[in-house]
Amino acid sequence: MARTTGSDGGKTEAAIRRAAVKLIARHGFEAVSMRQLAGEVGVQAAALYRYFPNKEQLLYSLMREHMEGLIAAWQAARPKDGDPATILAAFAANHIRFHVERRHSTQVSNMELRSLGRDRLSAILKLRTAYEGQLRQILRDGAQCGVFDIEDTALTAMAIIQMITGVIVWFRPDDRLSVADVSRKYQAMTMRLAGVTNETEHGHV
Amino acid sequence: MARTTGSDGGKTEAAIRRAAVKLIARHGFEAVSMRQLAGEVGVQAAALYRYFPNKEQLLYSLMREHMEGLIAAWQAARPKDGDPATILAAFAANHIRFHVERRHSTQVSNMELRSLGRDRLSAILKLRTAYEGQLRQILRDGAQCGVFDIEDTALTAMAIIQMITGVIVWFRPDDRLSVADVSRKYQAMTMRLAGVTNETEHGHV
DNA sequence: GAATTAATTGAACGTTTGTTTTATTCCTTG
DNA sequence: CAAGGAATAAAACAAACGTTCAATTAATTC
Repeated sequence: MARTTGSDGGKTEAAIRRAAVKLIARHGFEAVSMRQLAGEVGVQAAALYRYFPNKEQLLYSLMREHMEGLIAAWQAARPKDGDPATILAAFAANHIRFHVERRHSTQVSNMELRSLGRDRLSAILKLRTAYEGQLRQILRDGAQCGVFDIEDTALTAMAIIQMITGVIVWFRPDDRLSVADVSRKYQAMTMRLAGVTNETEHGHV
Repeated sequence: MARTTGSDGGKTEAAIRRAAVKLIARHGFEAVSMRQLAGEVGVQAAALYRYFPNKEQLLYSLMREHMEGLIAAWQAARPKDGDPATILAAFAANHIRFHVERRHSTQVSNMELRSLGRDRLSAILKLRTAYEGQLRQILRDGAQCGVFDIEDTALTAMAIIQMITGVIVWFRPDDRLSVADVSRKYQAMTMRLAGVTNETEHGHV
C-alpha cells in the first residue's frame, strides 16, 4: 500500500528512463500509456509523477538527454587537429557508433518530435541544428581548402546525416556485418559524398 | 439525423483518405482520433466505418495505396533500355519526385509501420522489399559490367534509399531550391555513391 | 410514385486515458 | 528508538477513446 522495501529514487528514475525509451521506440509515444510504462518498471502509475511532472516532459527529458549526449560525444571524439577529411571520417565514425549503440533513443528522438509542445520542440531542434552545423562547418572547411569537391554544402550535409543515421533502420549487430565493418563502409561512402579525391588513408576509427 | 443532400460514397471516401494522410502525417497515427478525423472531413465518426472496418485497416489501406503507387510509378518511368548509370539516374529522379509530391503519405508509410498488425505489416514490408530489390538489381548490373564501383551492394542500396528519401525531412518547395534543382543534386550524389566514374551525361530527368 | 438501396446521424457502450489526492510504509538521521 | 522526509500504493476523476446500433433521410430503381 505504500513504500516498498529496497525502493530508491535514483534507481527508479533510471529504470523509468530505460523502460520509457524501450517502449516508446517500439510502440510510439502516443501508444504507450503511463500504466503500461509503470508496469514495465514494476511500479504504480502514480509513482512516475514523482520523477516527471507529466508525460510530455518525460519525452522531452529523454530527447534532451539523447541530443546532449550526442553533442558531448562528438566534442570528446573530435580530433584536435588534422585535415578536413580526417575530421569528417571521425564525425561519421562517432555518429554511427553513437546511434548504433543507442538505437532505441535515436528512434525516439527522430520520430517523436511531433509530440512535443512548441517551446520544447524548438529547444530540441536547436540542439539538432547545432550538431548539424558542426558537419556543415567541416564540409565548408574542406571545400575551401580543396580537399572536398562539393556542389551544395547544406544539401550535402543533410544527405550525409540522413544516410549515416539510416543505418539504425536496417542494421542489427551479430549480422553478417560487425559494427566496425558497417562503420568503415559508411565512412567510405561519406567520403564519396564529400568528393574526397584520395579515398585511402583517412579514418579507420 | 440521416443522409445529407449531395452525399456521395466515392467522394466521401476520397475525402477521408486525404484528411487521414494529412492528420496522421502531422500528429501521428495513435494521436489522431476517429472523431478528429471525422471532424476534418465534416462528418460524424460513425460514418467512417462505412468505408473502413476499423482504424488499423484505414492505416493499412493508406500505406498500401502509397507503396503500390510508388512501384507503379517506377514501372512506368523505368527506361526500356540504357546503361545502368542512366537507369540509376532515372530511379533516383522518380523516387525523389514521387516522395516530394507525396510528402505526407511518405511520412505515414515510413513512420507508422509499428501500428500495423502482424499480417498487414508483413504485407507492406513485402512491397517495400520488392521496391528496394529493384535498386539492388540496378546496382548489381552496373557493378558487374564495370560502370559502378561498389564495395557492398546491399549496403549501398540502403544508403541511397535513405539519402534520397530523407529529402522530405527538410525540403520544402518554394525555398531557395526548386524540385528540379534538388532532384539534379541528389542524382549527382547517388552517382557518387554508386562510384560512377564519368559523372556528366546521365539523367537530367 | 412507390419500393429499395445508399449514406449519414446521434446516442450509447464499455474501456482506457493522463493525472490528482490521500494514506501508508520504508529509510535515514539524530 | 523516535522523528521526519522520501517513496510508493490504491482509489478516484473527468475526459476521451474506438466502435456499434437503430433511426432517418437522400438518391436510385422499377
